[in-house]
Amino acid sequence: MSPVFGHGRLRLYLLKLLEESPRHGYEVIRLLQDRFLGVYSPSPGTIYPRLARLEEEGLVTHEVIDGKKVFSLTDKGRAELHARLDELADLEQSLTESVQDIAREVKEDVRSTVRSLREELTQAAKDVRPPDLSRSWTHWQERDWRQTWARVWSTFGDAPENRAELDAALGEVLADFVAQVRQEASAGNLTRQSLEQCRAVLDDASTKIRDQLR
DNA sequence: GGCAGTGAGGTTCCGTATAT
DNA sequence: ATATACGGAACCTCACTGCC
Repeated sequence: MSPVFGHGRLRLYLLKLLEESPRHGYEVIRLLQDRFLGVYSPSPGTIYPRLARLEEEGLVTHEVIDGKKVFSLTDKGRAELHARLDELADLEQSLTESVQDIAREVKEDVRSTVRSLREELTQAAKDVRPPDLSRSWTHWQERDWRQTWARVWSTFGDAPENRAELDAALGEVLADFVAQVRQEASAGNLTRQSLEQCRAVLDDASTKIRDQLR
């Protein structure tokens, strides 16, 4: 995978983040994770040496607050940032496009998973056995899954800053759901009715995901 | 109350890959 | 050749918990 930041671009972006507000190193890492929806997660070994280098060059300074090194921009740093505003605008533009690409990839990934599972369910429906209610994928499982999805929305769904967590939680729940349906199907436990329940749960989740990623 | 164990937050060091 | 981006391991500090 190619680096997210080009040569010297991370340095410039760090100056920009510190101009917004003084921050400690860990906060900078978290902020970058959030702005890249969790896809770009710089390691401490990337950020701290950069901050130290900026300080050596006199572009930032730090003070220790509650045991943490809180970095802020110096006049020299502010001057450099303002001298490179054009470059910064280009950088922000390309970062915005990167984040949009990431969102598109997530959306396509979800869509493709949902599509393939629906195809499997359709195929399974053709081979479905006569209902055996003692073994089938029952309404209580449908209810459990609806509650699981609802919990994800209520935990992460409404706040844009929670996108990374939402993506991770969605991926996890979707994988679990797919695994269970496949297991039930291979065990021959799916009736026509339970297949319809699976599809209904999946369609509801799919609609909600589309809304969320819009 | 004192101690050890544990986990999270925060930092440093070092090595590798890549761009200039 | 040098500077920079990046990742990972190791370390330190602190708060919390359980046990004696």
